[in-house]
Amino acid sequence: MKELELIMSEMPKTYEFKGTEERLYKWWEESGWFKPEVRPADAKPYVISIPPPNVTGQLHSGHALFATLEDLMIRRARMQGRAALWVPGTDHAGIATQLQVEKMLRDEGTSREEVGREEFLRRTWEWKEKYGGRITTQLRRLGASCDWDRERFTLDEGLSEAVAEAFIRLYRMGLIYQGEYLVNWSPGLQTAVSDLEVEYTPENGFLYYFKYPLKGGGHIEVATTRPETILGDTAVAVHPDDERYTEMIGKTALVPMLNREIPIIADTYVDMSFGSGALKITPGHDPNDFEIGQRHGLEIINIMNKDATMNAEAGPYAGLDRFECRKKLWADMEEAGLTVGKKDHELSVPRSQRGGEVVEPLVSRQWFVDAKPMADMGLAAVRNGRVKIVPERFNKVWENWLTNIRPWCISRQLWWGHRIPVWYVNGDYDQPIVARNEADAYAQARKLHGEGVTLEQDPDVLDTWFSSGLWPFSTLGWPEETADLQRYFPTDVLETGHDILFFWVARMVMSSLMFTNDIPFHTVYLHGLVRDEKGRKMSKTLGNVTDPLEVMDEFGTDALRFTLVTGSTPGNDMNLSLTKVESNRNFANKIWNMARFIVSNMDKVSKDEKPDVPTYTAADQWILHRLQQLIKNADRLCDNYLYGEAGRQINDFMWNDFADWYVELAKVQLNEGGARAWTTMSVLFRVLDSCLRLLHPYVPYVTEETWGQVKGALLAADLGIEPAEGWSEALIIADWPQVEQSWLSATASRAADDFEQLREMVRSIRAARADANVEPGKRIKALIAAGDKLSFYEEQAGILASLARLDEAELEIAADLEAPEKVVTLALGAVSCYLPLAGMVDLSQERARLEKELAEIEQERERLAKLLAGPFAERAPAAVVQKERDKFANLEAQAEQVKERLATL
RNA sequence: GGGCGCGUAGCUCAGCUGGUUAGAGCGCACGGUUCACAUCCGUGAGGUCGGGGGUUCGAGUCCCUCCGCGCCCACCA
Repeated sequence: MKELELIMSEMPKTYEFKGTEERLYKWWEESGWFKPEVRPADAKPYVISIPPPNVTGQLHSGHALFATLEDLMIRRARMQGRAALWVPGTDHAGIATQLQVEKMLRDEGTSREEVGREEFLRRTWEWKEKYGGRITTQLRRLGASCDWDRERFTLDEGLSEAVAEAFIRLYRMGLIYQGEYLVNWSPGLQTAVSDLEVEYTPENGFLYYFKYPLKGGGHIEVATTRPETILGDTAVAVHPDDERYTEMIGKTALVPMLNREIPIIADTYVDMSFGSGALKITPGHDPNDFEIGQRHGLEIINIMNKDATMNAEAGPYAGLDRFECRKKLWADMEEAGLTVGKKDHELSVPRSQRGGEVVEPLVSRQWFVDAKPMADMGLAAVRNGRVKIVPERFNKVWENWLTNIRPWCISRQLWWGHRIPVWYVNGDYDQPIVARNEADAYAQARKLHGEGVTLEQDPDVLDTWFSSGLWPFSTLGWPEETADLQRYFPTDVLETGHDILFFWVARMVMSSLMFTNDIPFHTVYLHGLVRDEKGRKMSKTLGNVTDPLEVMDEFGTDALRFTLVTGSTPGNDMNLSLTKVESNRNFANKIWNMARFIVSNMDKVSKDEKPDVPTYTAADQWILHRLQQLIKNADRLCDNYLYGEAGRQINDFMWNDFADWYVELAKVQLNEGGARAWTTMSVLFRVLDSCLRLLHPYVPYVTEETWGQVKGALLAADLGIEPAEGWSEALIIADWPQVEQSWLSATASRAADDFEQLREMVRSIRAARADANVEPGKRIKALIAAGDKLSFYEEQAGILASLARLDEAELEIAADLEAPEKVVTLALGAVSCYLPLAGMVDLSQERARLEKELAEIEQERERLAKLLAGPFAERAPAAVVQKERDKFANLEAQAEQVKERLATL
């Protein structure tokens, strides 16, 4: 018993998350509980691949959300006995990382170009070693139970091999090709970017109207939003049906200021009603014009350098920046009398998702993936249900994107990334050698060209998403047939933000089907964006960014986690509010204090009093009944990925049923001593134990800590009480609670219903007391006409007295009894409670109150009478009808009570 | 142009397969320190679930339509 006291004395009044979190995480990790091997070799695996955060990243609320949700899934699966494996890792994030290192070099007064590629890569690796661990450390703080021994990085040797393998396979299948096409060019970053990396923003600009002089006199009016591209025009197009221009077709126009001759052509693409109805064609700088150019065999003129300054093709404008050129050219044309005017026009400006600079469509030699065949496989996988998307509505988005998939530009003119596994022999760029490595490339080259060849590797690297697309299987060892790959692939759930459905999810599904001939995961769970409490996007400029690290410092990890999960529904954005985090911090403390209560009462119980067959009070049955309902519901909700709702229900049960009611009446039952106390303690423990298990995936720290304390105390007290599932070393590896059907039986349900009525009575008495301004501490007299519930109320007298502050000595309970005149009457179904609030009951007031109550009851009674007399009774399911009938009967009885009482007044 | 989401109490949001008296947290009002917790307890006020129509015995929940807000995709020179 000394030991028990010690445990209690070591439990502070408020839950202290500070040292606890770190201590528990360390314990879990060192004990190997994050590893799937903690379960037997024949356990069914449950696998999640982490969406790899950027190595350079700092934890933000988006990470916090995904980490919480995935950890929740993993922890629950682990408790359900699955071999749970959460594969962690980071992404090299080509552009983002390169930019960071470039900035560092700039600060040192040098640059990428100056130090050279080799040195630059060395510096970047150095940077990665230094900061790469930051994000994973931060994930640990969130409680993420990843198997860190299996951590991967997209530029790891193994993953790089996977990338080369994937490239080679696609190349051999003819799905990867190189070509000169119009791509989105980022002049600042000096690289191509994919369509997905371009964002269009509406901006104010102008529509410039000008004259295209014709050879031999006259002109045709044309409109453009980007005058500088005039210099690259290779045609003017009109609609073939446009009568205004019929005669012009076939004539020759002269490019303003350059006087280059270009044809006037006809193409149905032209919208007759827009602008002047004539369209200038710049195949080198506009995607639509590029296509029109292809159709008509037009020349492609590139007028820009890679840094978006004008090149020699721009004649006198060479060397100017694109925007300066726009101004200068227009001014010159004005002077030459070639302009008509400009109108305000809203533009849709393509900007780089990274730097925000204006992206320029530019023709360049790039590598592409023809994604069509893979896209078809991806479409089929979702259509036939092999891959399920939660929420389902994203199927439509999936369908739409994959059916309209376009070639994916995978080459990037960066240095940080997977170098394209292609070599050129003796400077011949038209016959690339595709190989796993340089040695291989040499061997191939020698075979083809004999000795003495010089090789040059393609300078480009691959789009970051090319390697992330292989993530679920490359992290498990693919292309090697490793044991991990065999056991843990395909994975189970892929949880991520809906904003990277195309970038990442679609590409994983496509490459997995292509390379492993299997789906990468059976379920895609998409969460929304985390916004600020007013629903605005978090941004540094707005200054409304909530730093999860600070939140954890102030309120604890559990509070943040619970807020994120209970505040979100699949696919929808969520607003993160600190007041919620605060109230969830309070919840953690509440849990802690339930445990303190239980531990501090253990000395009232003795093992010797343990009954052979415990008898349960109505309250015991009520709470156990409710607990089973909770477990059942929570399970169903979690199985359907409705974690938020499940969490809210557990919270609600623990606070409003267990703490506010059962714990209160357990105080009475414990004081009765003997077997009653023992049974009560066992129920208290049982409910808490189950709740902690249910809650552990949500709030792992406070539940583990609490569970450990209670376990220690219970073992020290030696009461012969233990969990139905037995003790385990830690909650993290304990069993998920099972529903005990016996508590859902008809008998148990009836007992629970009786108790619900008692609860109602307590509430009514409290309200009546407040109404009459009775001193809070004052014990008052009460009379109860219990009818056929007599024995139940007699049994509950102590509890009733305690909860409603009644004077137990003066509590009169009978089947039927004469009410004194001056009382407040409370009708609860067929049961009445009379409160003789001495000197406080005004008869006329009481009459008025009762009349009002009767009116309300009658109104409801009539509503139900009507309902039950109508078609409802025949058409609605029997159970639903019965429920209403019971309600009606109850109201009838209640009305009777009130009427009777009114009659005597 | 196509697609999607949201609109529920003063604020921020739940409401799962339609079940008949719509919930929570915060805020507000009133009242409470005896030994789990003031990061607490009790009582209470507050909503015609954006408007209209429909399906149904029954609609916050399903369908149509309109209004307002937001997002995604896509060719607007």
